[in-house]
Amino acid sequence: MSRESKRITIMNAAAKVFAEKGFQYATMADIAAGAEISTGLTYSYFRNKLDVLLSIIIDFLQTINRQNAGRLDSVADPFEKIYTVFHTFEDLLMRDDGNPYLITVLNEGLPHLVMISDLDLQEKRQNIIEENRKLIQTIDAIISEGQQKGLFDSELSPAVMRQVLCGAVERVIYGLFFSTRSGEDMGYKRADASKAIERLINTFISKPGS
Amino acid sequence: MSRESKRITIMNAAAKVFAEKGFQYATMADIAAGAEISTGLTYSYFRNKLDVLLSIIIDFLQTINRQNAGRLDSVADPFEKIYTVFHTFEDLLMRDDGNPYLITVLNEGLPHLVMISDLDLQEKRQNIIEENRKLIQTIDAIISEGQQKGLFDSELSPAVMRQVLCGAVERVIYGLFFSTRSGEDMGYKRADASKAIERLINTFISKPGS
Amino acid sequence: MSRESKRITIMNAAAKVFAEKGFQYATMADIAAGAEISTGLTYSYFRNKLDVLLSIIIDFLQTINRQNAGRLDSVADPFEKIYTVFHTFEDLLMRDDGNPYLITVLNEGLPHLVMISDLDLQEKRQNIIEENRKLIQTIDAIISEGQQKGLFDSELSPAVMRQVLCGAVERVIYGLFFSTRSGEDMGYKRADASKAIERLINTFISKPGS
Amino acid sequence: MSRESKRITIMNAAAKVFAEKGFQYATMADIAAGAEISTGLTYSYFRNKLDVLLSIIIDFLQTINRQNAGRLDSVADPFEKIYTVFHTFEDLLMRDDGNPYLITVLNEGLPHLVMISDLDLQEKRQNIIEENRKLIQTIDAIISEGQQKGLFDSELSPAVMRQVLCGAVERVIYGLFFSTRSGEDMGYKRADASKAIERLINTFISKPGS
DNA sequence: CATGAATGAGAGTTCATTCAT
DNA sequence: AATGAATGAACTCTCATTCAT
Repeated sequence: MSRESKRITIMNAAAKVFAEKGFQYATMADIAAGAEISTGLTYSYFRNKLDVLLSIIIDFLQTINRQNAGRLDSVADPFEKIYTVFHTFEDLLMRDDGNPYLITVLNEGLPHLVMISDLDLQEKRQNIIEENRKLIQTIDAIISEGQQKGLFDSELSPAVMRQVLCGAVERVIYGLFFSTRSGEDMGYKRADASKAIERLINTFISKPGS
Repeated sequence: MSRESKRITIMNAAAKVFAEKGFQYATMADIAAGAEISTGLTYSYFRNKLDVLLSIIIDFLQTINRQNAGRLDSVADPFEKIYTVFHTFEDLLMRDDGNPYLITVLNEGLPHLVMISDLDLQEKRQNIIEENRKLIQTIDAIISEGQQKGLFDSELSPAVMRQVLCGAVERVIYGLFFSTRSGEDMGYKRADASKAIERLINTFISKPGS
Repeated sequence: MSRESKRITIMNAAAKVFAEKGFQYATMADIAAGAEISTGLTYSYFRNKLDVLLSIIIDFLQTINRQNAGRLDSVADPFEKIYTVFHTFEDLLMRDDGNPYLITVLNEGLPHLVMISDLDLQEKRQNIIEENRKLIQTIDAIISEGQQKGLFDSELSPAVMRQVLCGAVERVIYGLFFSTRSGEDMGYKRADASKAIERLINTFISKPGS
Repeated sequence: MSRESKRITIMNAAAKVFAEKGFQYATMADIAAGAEISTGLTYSYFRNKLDVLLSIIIDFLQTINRQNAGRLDSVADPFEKIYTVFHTFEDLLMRDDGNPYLITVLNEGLPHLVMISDLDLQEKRQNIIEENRKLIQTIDAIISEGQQKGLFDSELSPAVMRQVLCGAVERVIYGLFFSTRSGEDMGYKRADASKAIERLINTFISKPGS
């Protein structure tokens, strides 16, 4: 197994543990056990526990930005674009080959950014902020374009529309993940989730009459 | 200062510390210092750190449910009702006399519910789940009623609509809180947040043409 | 209730708590609750927790020495004397109006003497050592006298004979106490205990043929 | 040093600390320092302080039962048997290569059995009770056999005779240990202790005339 | 590269003791 | 005299992190 693929193995194991126990209660021993390596070896791949978390987040954001870049290139219509972004999200988090734990990790992990005092991780922190900004800008740019083309509602700023969109998407996906995990019925299924997001775009984002 | 008001003082101090440092990094000493009491005394009000967190959440959910119950009684129109619920939320989290830290605490705290092994806190956990269910049912009932009256869209289940609504509201409010804290510009202000939520209700929830 | 009788109430409550939980696990709050007073008030009667323990022990030793002194005065025969000492023991620990917890407290408490660093308790410590010495000397003197009169075995020193006697008595009584507490059958009853001690005196202490 | 031998090193260090300071006042730091390891490592060998205590006791009881089993096999005479049991005791506690602290630890430790609330230690507690029962049964069986063969006194039950014997032996040995530690003269030496126990067996246990 | 024994800093927690009321 | 809220020292215990092998 190559060094890089083992690194990914560890991150996947960690994502699972973080999702199941929470970052705080996840121990390096848990992560190592999940990745079937020794505790010590984990430290040759990551500086410390926070580094593992940050790396997972960076990885996710980079993937999402990379995929967005690739997919959006060939799309012109703002509606299509916004759908594309949402589908990228969906693919990474809800597909069978995606990593469903990521939604939890992201949710819990982002606030940890504030607590980074370790100098060696400052760079990683900046990296995340940068990738996050890029993602935000991608979405905001699409909304802005839609507004300019008269397709999207223009009364609200792209920023607040993006917050509504992202908050809704995240919560809906999180609910699906949670119901899978806990076995509790959430009252909606995956198809309903997709329909809801579509409707959100078609009503909330879209300009009336467009 | 009465015992109950000191209890609240501690919870407020804790909410602030939790919001600023994160639950994990918040120490009982921090909380005690924030409440200007000794570490030990905190333990005469709360069993442990998790108990403080759970108590804050219970308190919030109970308040929100109590206020909803009181306010919804005199309202008949489903639109008015959904606005009322949202305003309750807004009042508790965004008003000057509200507790802005709660949004963060809730966000971080709810996943901790899974980790409660302490038998003495199981009851509190059940309590939270119960209050949470009550809040959910309140919202779902309003949506359901709106659908039956032909005012709200009926293609989506109340459950998924509620997730969209709550996710959006939470994210929008969180953004406001974060920008206040960090000084970063979020690209929207409080008034924009309210307008966005209103629009969400009027477009996403509302039946077209109603 | 006079100050002295309240002091005794506290000591009795403490003896019970010490016997049930062990000195270490007994809290001042337990003791106060048992005596139906506040924690703080306990400190106007005793300097600290160790003081309570020492006071119980002193009290017991003084009582036993006082009773021995009174009873032994009118007895001449060494056999009678040794029986008398044993009966004093029996009366204080096994009688219904005695304090059965004392046997446990004594057993656990005496080793604590070594750990007394508190200067204010040094005097009390000396007091206990003194009273203990007095009790030992009483017993040793009786054995010595019995040996000189040719009634008791002379091959062993009074010291070692006293250890055998005291160890046996204590263990036999402790077994009775324990079976009462735990409900487990010890395989012997109170009458058997008395018979055993009598036999011990008549065989182990007594000179063969006397 | 193997894991098992380090475990024993810790138990020996702990026995010494427990004997010197008392279980209550002994800290894990003390024990670790005595074993020349870090505090944390102690926890990889034992669950907690109580576990250390229980492990020492189990170890002692198992050793004594094992040795008894081995030695008693080749002995037929009840008198010889009872001597054998006593010598096993003597060997483990008084010999130079034995552990003199054990007598104190046992004395203080057994009452702690009552206080075990930790679920993980319940098994260990049962273990001790079981080994203790085995030891008691060994002694009681010998006494019973001696009675049936008409060698031992039959008026007393084996149970109460065993209590007398064990109480006496323990106290006599404890006195020796204490005088060694404190430097105080107990009034008897090791040889006297052995003679006393022998006499106890020959007079108290033995049937008159046998 | 890989291990996991070992470290030790630091958090949670308890409770003896004090003291304002 | 009596209370019990309040303190804070001290201890247990965990676990991220290191390092000898």
